[in-house]
Amino acid sequence: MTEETSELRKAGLKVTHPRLQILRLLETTEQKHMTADEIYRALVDQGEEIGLATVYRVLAQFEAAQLVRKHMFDGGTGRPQQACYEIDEEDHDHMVCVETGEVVEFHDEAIESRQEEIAREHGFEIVDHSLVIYVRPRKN
Amino acid sequence: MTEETSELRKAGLKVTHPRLQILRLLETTEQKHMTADEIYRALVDQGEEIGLATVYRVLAQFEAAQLVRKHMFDGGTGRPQQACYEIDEEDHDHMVCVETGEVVEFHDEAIESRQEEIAREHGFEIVDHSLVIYVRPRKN
DNA sequence: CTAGTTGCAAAAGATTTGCAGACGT
DNA sequence: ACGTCTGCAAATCTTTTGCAACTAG
Repeated sequence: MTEETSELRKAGLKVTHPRLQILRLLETTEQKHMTADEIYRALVDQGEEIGLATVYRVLAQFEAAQLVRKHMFDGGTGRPQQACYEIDEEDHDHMVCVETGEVVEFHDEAIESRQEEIAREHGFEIVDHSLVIYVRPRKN
Repeated sequence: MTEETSELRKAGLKVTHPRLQILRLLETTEQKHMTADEIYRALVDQGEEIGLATVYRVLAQFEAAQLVRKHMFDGGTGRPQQACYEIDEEDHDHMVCVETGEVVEFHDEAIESRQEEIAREHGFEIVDHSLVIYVRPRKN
C-alpha cells in the first residue's frame, strides 16, 4: 500500500484510479500549482483515461479533506480567473511574478502573528488567510 | 460640475450617465464591496436603464484607471467565485467573516513593511498585493 | 460631426450536475 | 452485491464580445 493510498483512506475516500493519479501528480509536479485543466491535460497526455469533470470533483473532495488548497491568483495585472491547486503542506503564502508567472512560496512569522493580533483586536479568530504579493523582477 | 464628474474626466473617460451612476453608487453604498450583478440590480431597482454588460465594461475601465479595485474573496470556506469591487481608497487589506459575510478593512504597517522586505530578499519589487484573513467571531 | 459608449443578444470560458454504466471493498 | 465513483454531455454561471444605434464634447 502506497503513501497516497493511505492518505486517501484517511480522508475517507475510496482509493480509485483517478484519485491516485491526481494526488500523485500534484505531489510530484515541478510546478506545484496546477489548474484543473492542466491536471486533466497532463493525465491525458500521460495516457490516463480521465474526464475533466472528474478532475474537478476529485479536487473539490481533496480540498474538503484538506489534502489540497485552492487559489485564485487574479488581481495583480489581471490574469485569467481560473483556480489552481496545490498540495496542502505547511502554512505558506505566495509571491507571483506578473511578468513571468513564476510562483514563489514563503512563510513569515512576523506577518503571521500580526494577523492573529489584528483578528483578535476585532473580536475574531482566524479560520484561514490568503496573502499574495504580486511582484516584478527588481530593475536595480 | 460634481466631484464624480471631474474624477471621470481626470481618468480620461467621457462623463456618461452609466459611469456617473456606478461611481456614485460605489462611493455612497453602505456595503462598500459590491459584485457587478449587485451594482446592476441596485441601479435597475433605482430606476436606471442600464445593461449588465455596461456595468462590467465600466468597472473594467474604472479598474484600469485605478478608480476601483477588484477582489475575488474566495478560498476561505469557499464562497462563490464572483468578483466584487470597491472604491480604490488608501492601501488596506480585508478580513472577511465566514459566518456573516461581514467585511472589515484594516491597514498594518508591520505587515506592509515585511512584505517589502520579503519581495526585496527574493530580487523582486512589489506591484500589488492581496491579503484576506478569513475569520469567525471569537467564541471565548 | 465622430469617436467613444451603450444595450441587447450571443459567445466564451470555467465549473457543476444528471445519469447510466463501471468499480472498489 | 452495494453504494460510491466515473465519463460524457448538457446545464449553469460569470464575464466578454459583436454590432447597430446613440451621445458627449
